[in-house]
Amino acid sequence: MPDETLPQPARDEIELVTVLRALGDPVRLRLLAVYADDQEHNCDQCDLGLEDLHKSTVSHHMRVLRESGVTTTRTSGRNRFVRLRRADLDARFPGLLDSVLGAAER
Amino acid sequence: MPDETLPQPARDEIELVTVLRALGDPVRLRLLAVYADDQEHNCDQCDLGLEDLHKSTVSHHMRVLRESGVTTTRTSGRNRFVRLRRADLDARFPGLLDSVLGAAER
DNA sequence: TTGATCGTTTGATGTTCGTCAAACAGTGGG
DNA sequence: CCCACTGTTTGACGAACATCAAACGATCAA
Repeated sequence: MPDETLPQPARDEIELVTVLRALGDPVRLRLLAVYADDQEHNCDQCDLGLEDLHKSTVSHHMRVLRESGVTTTRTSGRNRFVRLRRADLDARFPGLLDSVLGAAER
Repeated sequence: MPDETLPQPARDEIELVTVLRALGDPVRLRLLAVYADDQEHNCDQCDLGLEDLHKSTVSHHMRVLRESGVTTTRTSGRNRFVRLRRADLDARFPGLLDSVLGAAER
């Protein structure tokens, strides 16, 4: 079965308000910090440092990030790999991602 | 009666999540664009381009912006003057405000 | 094929949010 | 002193949201 990219907004469809709202949540901001390395990540809570949350809750937050345009998700077998859409975000909202990541690391 | 500054978080108390959540709303983003000139603004909807909203709704949104640390409000007589806390935001989250304002103008 | 694994979806619950309307409060002008 | 003006506060209501639990679906290994 070939890999597949889950539904997500095109670069020009990414909206500032939606992105800001997506990032305006402590859990999703934690996820963003994990994704800051521009590597692919699966959905394992242990890796994500979210062991306190139910897996369906994590799934919900990852969907919000994807549908807002912050991340992209690739399917491979029964795993899903999530990655930051840094190029798209930088093109659409220059400087935004860097400043948020810088502030989130604190 | 002397002028007075309404309650607001100190610079070091401004939280990233709270700011992002405050800006993750279309009305408050419109307000932010108005405040981008670093001038003081009163609460008149006509000036703000928010004639479609009830005045208590506008008051609510301005409170959210103030309590999140995005704006400061000075009382003078029966008027209130709102201004961006640009220096505080730049110090705490370098580049964030500029990138949001740049993206919001579009 | 059977079972384990990874993650999503659905439903339920309580909370937060955005909005309006009406009442309220402080201020300053006649 | 009264009244108009500016803006806030409170209450109500529906929509959206965060969370969990349980059921489901797809995949891979034995």
